[in-house]
Amino acid sequence: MKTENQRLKERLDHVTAEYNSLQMQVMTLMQQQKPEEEDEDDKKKQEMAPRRFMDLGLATNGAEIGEEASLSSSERSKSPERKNRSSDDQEKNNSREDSPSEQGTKVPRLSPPSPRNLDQAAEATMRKARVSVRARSEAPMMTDGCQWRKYGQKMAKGNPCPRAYYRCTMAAGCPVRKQVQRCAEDRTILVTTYEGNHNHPLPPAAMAMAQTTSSAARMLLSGSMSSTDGLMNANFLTRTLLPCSSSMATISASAPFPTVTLDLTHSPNPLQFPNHQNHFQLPFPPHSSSSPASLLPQIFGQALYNNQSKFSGLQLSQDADPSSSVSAATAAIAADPNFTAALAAAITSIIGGAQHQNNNANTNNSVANNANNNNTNGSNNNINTSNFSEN
DNA sequence: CGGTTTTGACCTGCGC
DNA sequence: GCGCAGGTCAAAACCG
Repeated sequence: MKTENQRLKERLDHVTAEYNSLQMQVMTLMQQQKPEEEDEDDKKKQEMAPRRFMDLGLATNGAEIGEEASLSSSERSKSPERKNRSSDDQEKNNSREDSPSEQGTKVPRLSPPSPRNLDQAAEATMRKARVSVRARSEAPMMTDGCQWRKYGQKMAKGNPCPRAYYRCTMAAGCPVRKQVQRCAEDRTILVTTYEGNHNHPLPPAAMAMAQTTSSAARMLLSGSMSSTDGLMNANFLTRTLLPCSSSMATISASAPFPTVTLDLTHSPNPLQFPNHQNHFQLPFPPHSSSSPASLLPQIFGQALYNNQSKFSGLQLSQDADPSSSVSAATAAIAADPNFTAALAAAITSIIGGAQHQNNNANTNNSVANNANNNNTNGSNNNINTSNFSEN
């Protein structure tokens, strides 16, 4: 028993060391990206004054964006002790009158962009942008490092599977919520939708998820400014992040909630969301010369943290051909719901940076390129769903 | 006993 | 204005 513990401890140390080295690589990459981002931010501040609040907000800490803001007026009025609903309602109404932008909190309407509307829509988008993760899992819920408390369950129209509502319980008043529902067409697919940003420190395992929604919101906001922009960003994302994956990043800036959907179900069929006509469909191409394999360690670094015990032996080499070694690694470890949660988080964390990078890059690389890439089949990365762990 | 889950009721926004 | 659907509340039940 004792020796076993010791062995486990050693193993943990080893894995931690590996993780740290990966983390270092991530930090290095982040710093390389940062100057470009800052330049971009400055440019934005000058050129697009209505978006300034975004830059300021996100520049501080993604996890803090919308802590207050994301508590909608109705949310705020619904204190734990809701003793007097009528007064609450009054307060609700007052707050709405005081801040018109609050009105769009529940359902941000991206109406025609007058400067003011743009401002409001952007703010609403920030608050309610969602990150949706589709992953195959037999487990009832993906483990993402946070503590969640179920506060409701509802049958959604058109889906025989109930939708469960969870709230983050790691800190009082944390506005982060998530919805978990199985896909109607394929019940092995678990759809987890995150909304809001944490207002508290997170355990390392949950750090990846912490920046998810704010990063997504940033991307969405940018994408919602113009559809071309959205395509561009998403296109860049797909070509950049998972060049060897057949997964899909689906971006919807449409009402009611702008959503980034990360499809980690490895379906090669780009028409798998027939009902989402407003989504940009973005199958990942198999290979791309512009795909920095250097980003992969960042993704996997985050993801691996949740899978230390399982993947401690995995070595990621930037020198190696990403389409071979990394895709093999992807196939091997992506078959875990915990991994997919972390991977999705990591991906969406990077989206923001990728987007900025892309904005800096030449804009030629947009729709035409996207069209070229759309039909590329990159399915060298099959996931064996039978390997899913049950938490 | 405290925290979590269940579940029916309620609230709110939207479309007609 | 009405009905519908999504989202949330909160009391009761459950669990460790």
